[in-house]
Amino acid sequence: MESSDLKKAGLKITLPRMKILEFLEVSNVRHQSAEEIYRALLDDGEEIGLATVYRVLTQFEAAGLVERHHFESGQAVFELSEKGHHDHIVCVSCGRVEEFYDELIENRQKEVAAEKGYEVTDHSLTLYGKCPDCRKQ
Amino acid sequence: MESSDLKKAGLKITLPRMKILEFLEVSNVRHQSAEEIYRALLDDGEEIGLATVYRVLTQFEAAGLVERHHFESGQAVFELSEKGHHDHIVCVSCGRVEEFYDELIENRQKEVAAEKGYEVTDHSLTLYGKCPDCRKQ
DNA sequence: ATGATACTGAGAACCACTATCATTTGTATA
DNA sequence: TATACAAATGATAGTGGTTCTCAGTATCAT
Ligand SMILES: [Zn+2]
Ligand SMILES: [Zn+2]
Ligand SMILES: [Zn+2]
Ligand SMILES: [Zn+2]
Repeated sequence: MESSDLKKAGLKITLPRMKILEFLEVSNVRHQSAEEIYRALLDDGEEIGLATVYRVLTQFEAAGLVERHHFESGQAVFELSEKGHHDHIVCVSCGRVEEFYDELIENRQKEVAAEKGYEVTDHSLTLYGKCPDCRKQ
Repeated sequence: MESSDLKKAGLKITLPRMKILEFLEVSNVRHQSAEEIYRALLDDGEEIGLATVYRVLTQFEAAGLVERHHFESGQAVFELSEKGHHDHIVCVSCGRVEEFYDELIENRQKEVAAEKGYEVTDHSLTLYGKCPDCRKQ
């Protein structure tokens, strides 16, 4: 929808890029794989190639428009980075993904790194466990 | 070296398994990929197949002898799990890996998950940044 | 509108890893 | 110690996710 986002990123405004961005904004599922996004667009009747989806997502990532995560599932998942930074809890039995942000953990990470003389540029924290629904069964 | 570890894990004591275990214990590099371990053994004059290295590492992981990590590099790295649980800081420019354990972060993770009704079974936390050496340059 | 340039999509290639299967090895038993 | 049989090995083929290639196409500054 926001072609200005593409312009700002130095990317030409093309149909595939618009469709992918729009899909990510409209979809009610965050954290989708390239393949899932590709299939969804095909199902919507769009003509697009899988290679383009991968390429565009990588460009969006470089431009800070989306984030890529590797929840140990073999394939990467992408989400719009409209929200601020957050970490994830993944249900090991149904795959549900929840997001959280904890100031205390965030700060402590920086401290731990600083103690070792490191300057943190990024981090990835994912908790794995059983979601409330799956625990009942 | 410790063939009893293999017995305990219900694994036959074979040459490849002994060699891999011994190498992991003797090597001064923790966090190595299957390929690296394979090459190192070949260089040591051992006769071993890459498939066996992968297979054995997976078995060792199941037996709790080694741990597998995915630092965004495409390939998994393995380390002996002699030490207790810990997380990692990875230098984004030279690849150096350092380990840390922080009680506060560990506890807070459980709390955060509990607040959302999740029961944490596992987690992965990796900090990325520049190590002291790389910061100087 | 035109041309320079960037982008696309189909398919091949790539890379880490796993499956297959004929051969070899470890070990329990005689 | 010899035998026997299941388990393990290693060469190789296969898999799945992702990236590369390249000829054709679309975008945009002029
Ligand atoms: Zn669940
Ligand atoms: Zn998220
Ligand atoms: Zn470094
Ligand atoms: Zn470690």
